[in-house]
Amino acid sequence: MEKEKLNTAKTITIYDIAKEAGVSASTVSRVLTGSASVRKEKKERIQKIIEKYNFKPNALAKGLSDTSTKTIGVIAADIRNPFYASLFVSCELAAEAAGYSVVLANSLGVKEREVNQLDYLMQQRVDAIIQIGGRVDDLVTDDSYAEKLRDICKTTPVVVTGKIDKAPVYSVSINQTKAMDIIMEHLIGLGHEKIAMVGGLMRVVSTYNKYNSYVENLKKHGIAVKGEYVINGNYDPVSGYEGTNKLLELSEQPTAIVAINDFAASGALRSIREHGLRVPEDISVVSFDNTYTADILSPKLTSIDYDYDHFGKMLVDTAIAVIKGQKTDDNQMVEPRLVFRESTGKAPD
Amino acid sequence: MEKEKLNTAKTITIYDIAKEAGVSASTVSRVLTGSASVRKEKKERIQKIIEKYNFKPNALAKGLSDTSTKTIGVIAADIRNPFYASLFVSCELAAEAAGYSVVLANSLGVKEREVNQLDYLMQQRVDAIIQIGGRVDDLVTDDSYAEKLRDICKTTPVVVTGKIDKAPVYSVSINQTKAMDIIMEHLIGLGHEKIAMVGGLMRVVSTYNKYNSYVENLKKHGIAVKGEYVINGNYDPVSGYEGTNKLLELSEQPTAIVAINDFAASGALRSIREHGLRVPEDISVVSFDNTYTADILSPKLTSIDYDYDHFGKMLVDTAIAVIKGQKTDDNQMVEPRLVFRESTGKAPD
DNA sequence: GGACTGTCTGAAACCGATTTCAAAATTAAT
DNA sequence: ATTAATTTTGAAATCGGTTTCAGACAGTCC
Repeated sequence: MEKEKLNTAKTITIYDIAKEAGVSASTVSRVLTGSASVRKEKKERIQKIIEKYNFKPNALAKGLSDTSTKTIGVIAADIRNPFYASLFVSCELAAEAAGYSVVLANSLGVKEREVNQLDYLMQQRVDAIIQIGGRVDDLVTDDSYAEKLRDICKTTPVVVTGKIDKAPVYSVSINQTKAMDIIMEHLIGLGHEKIAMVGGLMRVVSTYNKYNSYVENLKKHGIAVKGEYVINGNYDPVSGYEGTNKLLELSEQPTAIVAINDFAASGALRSIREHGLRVPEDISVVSFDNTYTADILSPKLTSIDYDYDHFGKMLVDTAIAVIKGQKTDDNQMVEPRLVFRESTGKAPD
Repeated sequence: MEKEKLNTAKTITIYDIAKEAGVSASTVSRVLTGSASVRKEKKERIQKIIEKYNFKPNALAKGLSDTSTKTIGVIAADIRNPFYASLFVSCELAAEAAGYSVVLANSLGVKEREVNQLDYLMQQRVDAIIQIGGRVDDLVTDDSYAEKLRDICKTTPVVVTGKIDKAPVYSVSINQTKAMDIIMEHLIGLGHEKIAMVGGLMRVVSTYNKYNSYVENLKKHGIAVKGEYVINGNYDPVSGYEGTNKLLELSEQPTAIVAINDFAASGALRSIREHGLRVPEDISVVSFDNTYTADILSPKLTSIDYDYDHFGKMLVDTAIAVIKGQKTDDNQMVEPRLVFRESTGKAPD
């Protein structure tokens, strides 16, 4: 198609509409927002012209005037990770349903970026900020970040997944303890006693909570806690792979592996296969997050799900409630459930 | 942490800074933007105050005044798909490097949403729009969408992946023909002649191009084109699974399967395994996109890669060039390359 | 018909930046 | 010391909406 010169065609404004309709801009604005009544015939005339030009009011001007942008900023650690992507999309849908839109800021796990993204969202005058994952989950939160967050909380509601007590934010967190309880009951119920945990970092709150629950569950069932059964990692496939390699070299191999997420589990699956063992006949694997990765792998993973739609809606509803000044719980919980698939089974004799 | 009432603390403006520094707002603005020189002592005084309050100018006011927001809107079909997510992130990084920021609009493949997202981005006064995937790829593009796009092109540069000739957009497209050439040469070089193609829809331009190249390559090598070796699908794991099931029921099973993307390939892998066959000893599988999925599966997938960083940078550079009124190629190509992994091998005898 | 009430409407101020324009303050030149 | 040339500076206009305020208009009631 031939490309005419990008002609910077004058964008049409509310004043243009007003002039053509023979009314004032105020009246057009009233029709647009429905904030006050306008004589029927005028209203229809104006609407016709709006329609004709497909006029859409400038969001910048509107936001400047309103001091509300009807926009929620979402900071995600890395949108390429399906866990964050799923949660982001359900936030987006929940926000839309409530008449808000959502702007994404990707921190990519870089501390400096995370601070910049906060600045960026504040400059954009978002009405609230939702942070999913990232720095807020870190036990050793950086001070400049916490300080910035504290500042922001003075003017803008902040809702985070996980928990942070260095700034007055609202939180919607996964009940990690319960999630691990469910997994351990599942595995122990299948006869497993040699249970390993692989792929996470203990300085991350969510992982730390899971670890504690892991230990508690073992104790409760009178099973000895073995240090060499817990292997740290970086939440990626390689971590799961290398961690599992180590586990399989132990004189007493575990019969079940709890991976910190589906990515780590994929690595575990690979390691097990390379050792000539079968899942779940020889070793069971279970993980957290139930992203689509769990469904793609062979065998399909048994994994902990959080009902992402509901999770996202809780985050958004909380943000909007605080925006509107309604009373809201400071700390809410998302309840996990187990999706049983092909990767777990009875412990070998 | 105790939650003080969200106190709507007056957000600080350029006027507040000006007053405290004993200068006019104009002067503060000049310091902020560096648009004109300011006496050194004053400048330092002002900077100190800006620093002290960590003042960041209101992006809405700035955009309104400038009529440029230094923002590029990106419409992606579904950010949960790792192909789009990777491309989005590299667009984001390229934009940042050029002093722009990026706002994501997720169409989720819903036609109506796609049109709304265009409106939304225009209301936000983005300086350009990049559309990755989605409606623009569709051969039977909807008219209301094309019309809107044509309208937008009058005022705002639009860059799309794929090609569309119903609106004067710029395009950066993958050389699909070349991509399929590479795959076919790879497979035929390994001795394969019974080659199937699975998982895509022929009304999608990119798939159609691949199909044509598939046929050409077979002909070139004097291999008969068999209709039953091409099975449509919806780009997801289930399509790959069911399509491969059909292929394996044929009296003459293929020895190689070209999946339309890594998702479809994951389904193919599952089907093959369930039929008691091995990859790549009995059947080779190769796919397009080289998302991380390719690296997670066992065996790891041989897949076509596009160098996402470069791809994203081309999209953004093109958008920015058009914004700046520089001359730019209407149609650019991204060259594919094969990443050889574990899922392809010599044809069985 | 006049007073009163309620509904519509436009002018003007405002949101918070940038930029133009002309005046004020410096500096350089003679 | 004057005048000319520069550099700095602030007032005011602008971007495109919303909202307040007060006046215009229409309808109701006596």
